[in-house]
Amino acid sequence: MASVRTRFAPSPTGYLHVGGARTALFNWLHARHTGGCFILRIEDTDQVRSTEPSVQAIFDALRWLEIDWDEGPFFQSQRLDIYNAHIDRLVAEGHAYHCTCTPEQIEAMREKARATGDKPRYDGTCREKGLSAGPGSVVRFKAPATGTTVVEDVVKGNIVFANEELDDFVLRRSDGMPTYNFAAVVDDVTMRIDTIIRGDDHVMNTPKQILIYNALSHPLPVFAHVPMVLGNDRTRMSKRHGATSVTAYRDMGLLPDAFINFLARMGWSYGDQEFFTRAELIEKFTLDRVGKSAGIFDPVKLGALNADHIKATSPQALTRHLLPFMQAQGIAAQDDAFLHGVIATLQARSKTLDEMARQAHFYYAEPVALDEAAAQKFLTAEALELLRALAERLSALGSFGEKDLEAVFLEVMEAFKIKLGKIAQPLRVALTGTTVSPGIFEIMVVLGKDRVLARLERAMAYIEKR
RNA sequence: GGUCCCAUCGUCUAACGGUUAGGACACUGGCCUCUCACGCCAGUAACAGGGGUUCGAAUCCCCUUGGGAUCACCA
Repeated sequence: MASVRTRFAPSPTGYLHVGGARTALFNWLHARHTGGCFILRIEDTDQVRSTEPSVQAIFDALRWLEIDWDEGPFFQSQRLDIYNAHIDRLVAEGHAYHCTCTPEQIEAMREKARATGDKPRYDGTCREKGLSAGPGSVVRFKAPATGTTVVEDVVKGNIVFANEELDDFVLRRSDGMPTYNFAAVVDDVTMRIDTIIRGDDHVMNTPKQILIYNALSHPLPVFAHVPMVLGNDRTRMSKRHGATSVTAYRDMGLLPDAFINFLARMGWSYGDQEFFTRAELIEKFTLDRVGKSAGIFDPVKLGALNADHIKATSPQALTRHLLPFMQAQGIAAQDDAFLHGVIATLQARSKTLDEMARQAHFYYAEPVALDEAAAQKFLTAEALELLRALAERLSALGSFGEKDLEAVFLEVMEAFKIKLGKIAQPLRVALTGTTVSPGIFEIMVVLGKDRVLARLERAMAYIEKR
């Protein structure tokens, strides 16, 4: 059996949205899982709405998601000869015909039908006229008036449509461009696509497409219509549901692996498992585990999953994703041991990369900005002698590991008969400027002896001055 | 309105005729503790309704209700 060939075929009429990303992901996962081929095709036959920036936005989003394609990108606008050749063939074989009815006439037909309670549909005026191509004419498909067309869908099961529901739909517009249903089928046929995975808002198109496959005497592909992604009000996601653009999630500080994990788990499941690495997704994804009901996009769960991925990713691997956020914070961080240390202390406390960069601020701030209230409360005369005792012993230290530090703290705690908390908070304020931070020992190790001592000195000077 | 699809905790979902209906997010307690997190433990919470089929139904069938999608010379 030939290997699987899937495709993602977005129309470039805006940024890549969440639903589109999931469609792309499922196609990609299925191809990767089966060792098949994933093809990218840009459906830009709508000359009015398609834009070049949209094309770039789609590439940009796919690149971020690390969804790569094996063939393409193909542009429908560059394949007109292919569509026209198929049009000629269908007309020659009697499956399609030229039609000179004007949009006004069509509208009149619809009005009339609506008035009498019939379906608004093309009445077949030109169907048997044997017209040839002329200015302003379109090509229509000669649809069967009776019988049924059944869609055998791997996720939905069989769906039966009565052919009388269909009319002689347009295959080629008067401007010479093919319509979606026609171009999609011709492309899928010529690109040898054998598995079509797409949103279930396409099921109503499928019988028309099947009819075209039949007219072309081409075997049908496997259809898999995956359920929709809805907003929190259960309607199709749109801007009023918050961010719908994939890159908006990148800009919020999501990890691409967390995002695809989340997307995959909406509509697809693998027992009780929630967390998947990219490799696991590829290994475990199969179409038969795709569910049939629509799901609501839950940004809170996405955030939780992102936190899990941040925790599970090595500081080294996190770095390239984090750097842009550090830059945005005005932090000139390098991909080095210091940064990796910083990241390690922040992983358990960051839900997004943006948060992480903000929390990393104090490590790089020289001098560190003291929070007014925190300094008021903890950098007191009482704390001064503790900090001084600590500084003295710290400066005498040869190695600056957590064990060495703990020993010093125990000494000080013993000498002053105090608990760790008594010294930790003033020290925390001295080192970070605030009362909230990673563990005090972790911070010190990452900062290193010199920075720690310098910050202690500055805090002590601050106390003496107040 | 026509056509089509869908229906388990608030949300994402598991269950493939027999379970105290499981997990995750969120929420609420508690533990851990140098702050904040993390982690751990515990708890609240669902089979839309009604008929069948069956010894037995969340699972199969029908109806109702609810939700969604789609009805172009857009894709």
